[in-house]
Amino acid sequence: MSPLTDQIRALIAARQLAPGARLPPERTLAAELGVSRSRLREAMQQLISRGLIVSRRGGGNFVAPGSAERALEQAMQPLQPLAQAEGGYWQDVMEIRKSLEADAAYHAALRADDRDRQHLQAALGAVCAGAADPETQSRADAAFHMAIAEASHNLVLRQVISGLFDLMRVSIAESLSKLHLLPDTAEKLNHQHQAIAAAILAGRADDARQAATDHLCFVEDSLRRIETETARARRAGALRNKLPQGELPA
Amino acid sequence: MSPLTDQIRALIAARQLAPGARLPPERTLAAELGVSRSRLREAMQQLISRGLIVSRRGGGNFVAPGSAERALEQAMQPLQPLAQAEGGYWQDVMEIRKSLEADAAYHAALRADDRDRQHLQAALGAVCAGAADPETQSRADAAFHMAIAEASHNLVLRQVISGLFDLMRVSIAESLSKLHLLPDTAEKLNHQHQAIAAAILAGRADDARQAATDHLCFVEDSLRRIETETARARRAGALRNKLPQGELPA
DNA sequence: TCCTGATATTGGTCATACCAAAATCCGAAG
DNA sequence: CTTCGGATTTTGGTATGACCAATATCAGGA
Repeated sequence: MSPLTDQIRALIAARQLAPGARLPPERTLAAELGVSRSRLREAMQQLISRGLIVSRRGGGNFVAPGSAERALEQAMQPLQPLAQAEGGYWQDVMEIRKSLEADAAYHAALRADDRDRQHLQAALGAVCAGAADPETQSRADAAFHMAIAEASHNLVLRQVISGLFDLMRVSIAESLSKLHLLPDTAEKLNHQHQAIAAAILAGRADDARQAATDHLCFVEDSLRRIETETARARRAGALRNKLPQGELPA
Repeated sequence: MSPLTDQIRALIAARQLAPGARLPPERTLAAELGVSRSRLREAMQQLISRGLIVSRRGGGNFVAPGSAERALEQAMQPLQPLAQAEGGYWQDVMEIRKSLEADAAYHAALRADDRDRQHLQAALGAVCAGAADPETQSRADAAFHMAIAEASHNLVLRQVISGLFDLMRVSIAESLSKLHLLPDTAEKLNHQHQAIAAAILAGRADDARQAATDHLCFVEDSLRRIETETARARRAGALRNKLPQGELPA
């Protein structure tokens, strides 16, 4: 985030401030950290907007409830490799995809014309072929889901789903490669993709919706499992190394 | 996030500032928004920490390239031309709203905190009070549905629904006024709104989803009925008038 | 003991000033 | 005319001090 926010979180961790605990007044805290209140507040606003701290006008600033472990972990691990976890967006996105793509599959089954079916089958072939390159594979995956969105013949739906994929394009390849580390995942994914396509091509709308829902729930669940695992791994090897901060120039 | 950050993002959207574009100096921007630079900066820091804006000391503040919300906003952009398109497109939007808002209601029931509940109740009061002015009423209606989206605590969901409302804001007032021509519609709508709010406030997630679905199906059905009627009327009375589109400045 | 009102504390906002990095401008050298 | 280099202006980063409003705290009275 910023050096100051890390300092604040480190201070929270050092003093063992539990969720709900009140932290020093801004004026005091600013003096303690040797900065002006304005600067302190700019950092504080970031923490507030991230939900790590809640603020009550006239009352004080408090450690947000349920953010104990995060605050501690992150304070002990100043270098956060959660570039993709930035704000935990992917969970939000998956939640929406479950609804929208289920809808898209449903309507696609009802409205797909010959051209749509052709595209869908081509996309299915590509995604099931399986590419060694995660980047290529993720493209194929996106193309498959977009083919369904197209076939739904709902322009707004198509645009929104396209936007969501755009939103995730950075993390999809990475997630997908991680996903394939789990046993049998590739086969399961292929099977699910085929089930969705089959239902759509056969015009079985309800089956299509169900298949899409199952697929996305599986992906979401797998991703969640992976995240907790990597988090655990990070915790285990935490005090291993103290590598310098990476810088990204323009 | 915060009202100011939304204002800033609205300004970015209004001026069509592309990623990489430079936005006004802080002093100017602060004056434009009628706030002090300190406050402006506190909001700006939030946007910066979220990766929406990058700042170069001495250089200026810039819209971040390929930022998350940018992608969504851009995705909504191509739809603008459809806003004026003769019919058909609103059905696409309603189809999506049925899914997304049902989801939003469901998650809102599970995740709403006290502040969310307070907002929701206020919005419910406003929308049920009923305004003579269709414009005001449509605003209240949008605010109610946005309150639910906020309470879902899913940033992406909130952003998408917000985008959909933004997309429809011209036609909503019109549709709503037409809607109220049908008998008992106001009462039915109020009843539905209350049912949704009640389920959310009580934490009954499944009920909330069902209530939201019922509501939107009712609206969609009513609008469809109205359209067929007006279409019939139009066929009868040919090309009578060409009413101009009303636009409101931010 | 419990309420109540005055007082102190604290977050929210504003205005102003100064510094340093970057951008811009402008004149001299080629 | 172009180009280079330094002076000047612009702009983000930080600091200070002040005031307001919501909250918390405490003393005094019923």
